[in-house]
Amino acid sequence: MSRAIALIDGNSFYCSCERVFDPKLAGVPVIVLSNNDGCAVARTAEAKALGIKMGEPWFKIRDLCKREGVRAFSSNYTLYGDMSARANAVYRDFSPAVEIYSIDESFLDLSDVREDRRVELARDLRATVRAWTGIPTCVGIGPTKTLAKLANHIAKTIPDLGGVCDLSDEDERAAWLCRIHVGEVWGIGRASLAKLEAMGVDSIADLRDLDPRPVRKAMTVVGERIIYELRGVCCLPLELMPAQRKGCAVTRSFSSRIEDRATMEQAVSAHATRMGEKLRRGGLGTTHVSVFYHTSEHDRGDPMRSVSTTVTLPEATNDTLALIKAAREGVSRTWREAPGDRPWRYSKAGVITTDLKLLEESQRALIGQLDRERSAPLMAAMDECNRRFGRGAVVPARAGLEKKRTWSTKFEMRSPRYTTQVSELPTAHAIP
DNA sequence: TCTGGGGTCCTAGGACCC
DNA sequence: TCTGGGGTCCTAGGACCC
Repeated sequence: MSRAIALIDGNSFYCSCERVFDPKLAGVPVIVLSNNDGCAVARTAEAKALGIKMGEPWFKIRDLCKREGVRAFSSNYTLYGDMSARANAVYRDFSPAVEIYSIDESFLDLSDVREDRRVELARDLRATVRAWTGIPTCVGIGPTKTLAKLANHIAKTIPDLGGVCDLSDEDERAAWLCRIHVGEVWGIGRASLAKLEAMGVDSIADLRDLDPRPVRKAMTVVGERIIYELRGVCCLPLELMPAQRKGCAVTRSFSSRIEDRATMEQAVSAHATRMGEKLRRGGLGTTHVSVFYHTSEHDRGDPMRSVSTTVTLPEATNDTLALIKAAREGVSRTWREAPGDRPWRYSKAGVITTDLKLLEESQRALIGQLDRERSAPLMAAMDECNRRFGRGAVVPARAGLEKKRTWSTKFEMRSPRYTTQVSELPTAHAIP
């Protein structure tokens, strides 16, 4: 039996999640905006047809949206994450091996399914996901991940295929590869595309037939792997156990510019608080916290400043109090008053770690040990309060967070968290 | 005159992804 | 007024060691 991998993904996933809970959105152009209502990150077919591009800034398309009746939503990650989990539960009914690749994409191992039964199974899968979660999907099947990705792309672009494309058959596959531009291949970005075009590559078939050695020179082993994957040689195995996370970043643009130190300290403290929650969820700790903040490149004419510093902790920790202390230290180390009469107007700040390790396995410090025995129960109690009463219900006083945060991220058009907050459940009206 | 060689680890930067 | 956030992998080059 030949190896077969399927890639299933949600169509305009965030938009589809919104549609599940609001039937009035069917057939209507819908977009979902990034954090801060910055730019469009998901668009339905109707919205794409209006010319709205991926990543287009909201302020540039707002008028168009109003004119054309486009429904715009702020990101509702709580909702999308929950819908994603539901979809994956369905996938697991159809395949013994599922790799969750992103919030809206999963790879399924279909090697045990007979070749002539795969398309049928994929159709059944789509219908079941649609019925059980409300999410429309597309499925691509191929002998490698790269080819499954490509098949998925074909399934999405050719409506006649009914949402499923199987590239298992070698001749059929070869025909498709001649017809599709190399820029569509998973892993070929702007830089690689320019290099390949310079080598005279146009179609995916051209890339597949290239000598891998010079490609490795130009595009590293990544490019070489893509060639083999296109030939049907598997170089990217299914990752069934999610790898332990290596880094963690909490960064946000402010909804308005920040000019004073106290506010900046609040902002990085809020980010550090969030980082603590993320680390504790994985039982991870860090010994280094990098803090950065900078002005905006869009504020032309304003004085520019960008700083970043790394604060070292005595030993690995995920204690919010310790992380806040480090974050504030990062600001106090780098804060300067502007030399002239124009202050720096900061647009974004963040905290980043890149050295995560399992806290239990991490080495204790000889000097300056943190009090883990006290920290763990305190953090657990805080997390439980915030879980029960909503994020931010309990925060350390040390964060210095004020109720009124003029800089906080904007979510002015967010839908309810229909599936995870009892108070936000959708209402059904029964007609007597 | 002649200035080893090989290994590891870390970091910064590039590229790509969703 | 208004332009997102969070990841991964790879390589080159320096520091350091024996």
